[in-house]
Amino acid sequence: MPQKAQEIAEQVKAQLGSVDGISHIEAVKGYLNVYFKTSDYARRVVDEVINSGEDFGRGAKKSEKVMVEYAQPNTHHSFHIGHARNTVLGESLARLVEYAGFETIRAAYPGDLGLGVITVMWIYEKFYKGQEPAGIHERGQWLAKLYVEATSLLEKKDNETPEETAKREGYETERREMYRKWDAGDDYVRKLWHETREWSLEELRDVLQMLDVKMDVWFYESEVDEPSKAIVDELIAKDIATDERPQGGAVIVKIDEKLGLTKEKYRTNVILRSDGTTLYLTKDLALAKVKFEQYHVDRSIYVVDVRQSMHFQQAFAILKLWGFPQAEKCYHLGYGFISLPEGAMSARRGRVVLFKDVADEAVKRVLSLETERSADIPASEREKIASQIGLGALVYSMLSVDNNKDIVFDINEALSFDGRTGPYIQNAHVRANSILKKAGSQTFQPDHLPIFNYDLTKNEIELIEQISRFPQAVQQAAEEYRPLVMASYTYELANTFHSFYHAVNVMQTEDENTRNARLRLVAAAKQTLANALHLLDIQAPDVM
RNA sequence: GCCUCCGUAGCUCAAUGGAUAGAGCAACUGCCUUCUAAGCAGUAGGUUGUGGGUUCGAAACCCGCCGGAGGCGCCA
Repeated sequence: MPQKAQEIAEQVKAQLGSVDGISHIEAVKGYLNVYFKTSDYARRVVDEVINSGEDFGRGAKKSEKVMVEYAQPNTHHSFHIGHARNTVLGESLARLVEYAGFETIRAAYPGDLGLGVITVMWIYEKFYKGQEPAGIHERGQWLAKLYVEATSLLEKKDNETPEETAKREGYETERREMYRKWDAGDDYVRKLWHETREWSLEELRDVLQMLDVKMDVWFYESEVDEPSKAIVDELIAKDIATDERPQGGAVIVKIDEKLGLTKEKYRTNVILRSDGTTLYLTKDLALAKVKFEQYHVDRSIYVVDVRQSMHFQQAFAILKLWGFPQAEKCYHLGYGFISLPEGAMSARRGRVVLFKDVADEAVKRVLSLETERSADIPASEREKIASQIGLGALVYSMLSVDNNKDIVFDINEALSFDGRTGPYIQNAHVRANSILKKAGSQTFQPDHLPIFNYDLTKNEIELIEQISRFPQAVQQAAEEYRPLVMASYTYELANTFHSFYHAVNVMQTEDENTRNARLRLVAAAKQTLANALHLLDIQAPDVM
């Protein structure tokens, strides 16, 4: 029998009576509001933060092992802003699940084979061998330029003269021949491949370092290519895959039929081309097997563009048919793609915004702001802080939008330093630090801790409440695989701190106990901000 | 044709069945000899695309419609 929420709340209130540590209880609009005694509550929260330090909010160890796969750019291209969204999302998620208590493995999976790779190798070998620039990023970006040029040379054009057509077709033949040699393991082509691939990987490693990402495992598409062929045979033997090669077809999996579904859902997909070569899906199946059997992964998370959601649904369904119970805990964290105001990015046409260019611009903008606002920061530290702030702005702009949302990249928005941004949060951390710095290094003996027995202001109570919510924000973000939850929480915390900062002047507080209690609160806020920023892959500078 | 996601303030976005739907940007009003104003306090801005349904209670769940994006056996 339905009952009005308000009536229930009133009944519960009446039954509770008075409880130790609770000041009073209200039943309002169907809610039961329980008010803690501020002095007890404040002490509990602040003590816990300060005693736990960097571990405040860390969840209890969980038995499952999680692997997060992200950073899967193709080699022989350059790292663009879309890859940055992927990497930042993946890293933040990895930090969150790890902090929530899961043993966590970070995995990169660069695409180092395929026609795009061969195309770059072809033009390099034909026209540019030995002309590569020396700098890591210059060289990586140069490969991307070669790709654009090669694509243009190989593309059929309107109004071609017969000579042009013959030339283009000649190029195409050379490219195919190179692909064939690569596939056959030709020494020269393989050496060329290794050398050029390494240039891309060097650039990738440098970008990951800039983003403070430390991968545990590096998978390469080329390494699962061969093993995945054996998997095709296994799936045929288990009657999961259907071999249509005798009829001149491919090897396919009729997923719906095998699952006994009558309605079309996963459809049918090819796992081996009729010419015997593997596909994206084939390799992902092989890689999943490695993850489950060699790395003992219980939960496998794939941070990949949302356009591949069908691919992953199919892959997970096949893994289930194959008999892997972990298939139930495979999760595709899809994210919307980043486009430009003038349209989609295209590596083919060279219409991309490179991550490095944006990062450089970010540093430049912060540096010019610093000379105007923070003249006291020594020149030697400025560059480092500028990079922390600039990247903080960029990273936060990517994490503060839900992952299923597409983003039209606007550099002025991404590098904004005002309002709901990374620097706003970092600034709260800096302000907390400057109060503590001014107070000097004060430590309190456990039996002489300041006590919160004065009338706390509204701002102090709100700050304490916000700090106390951090551990559950960690758990929620990790359970839902959503860094956005942490991004939102962290902004709220910074916002609460900024308000407190203005309303309460800590160092001018006359009463010594009250001032010391407030200093402890500031220290707790600083710690919580630092912990939260870390989970967002954003640095927490002490000055800015 | 089928599937997935989306539609919330002028713009960009939050809010996963609970209180008066919140932020930022843009606009407007105040606040720097103070722990750095990358900030704070405030004003204004909403029939949550639309029509039904479920519920004590719906932006959220269900059904229809309108509009947008993406995907659907030998690309990745």
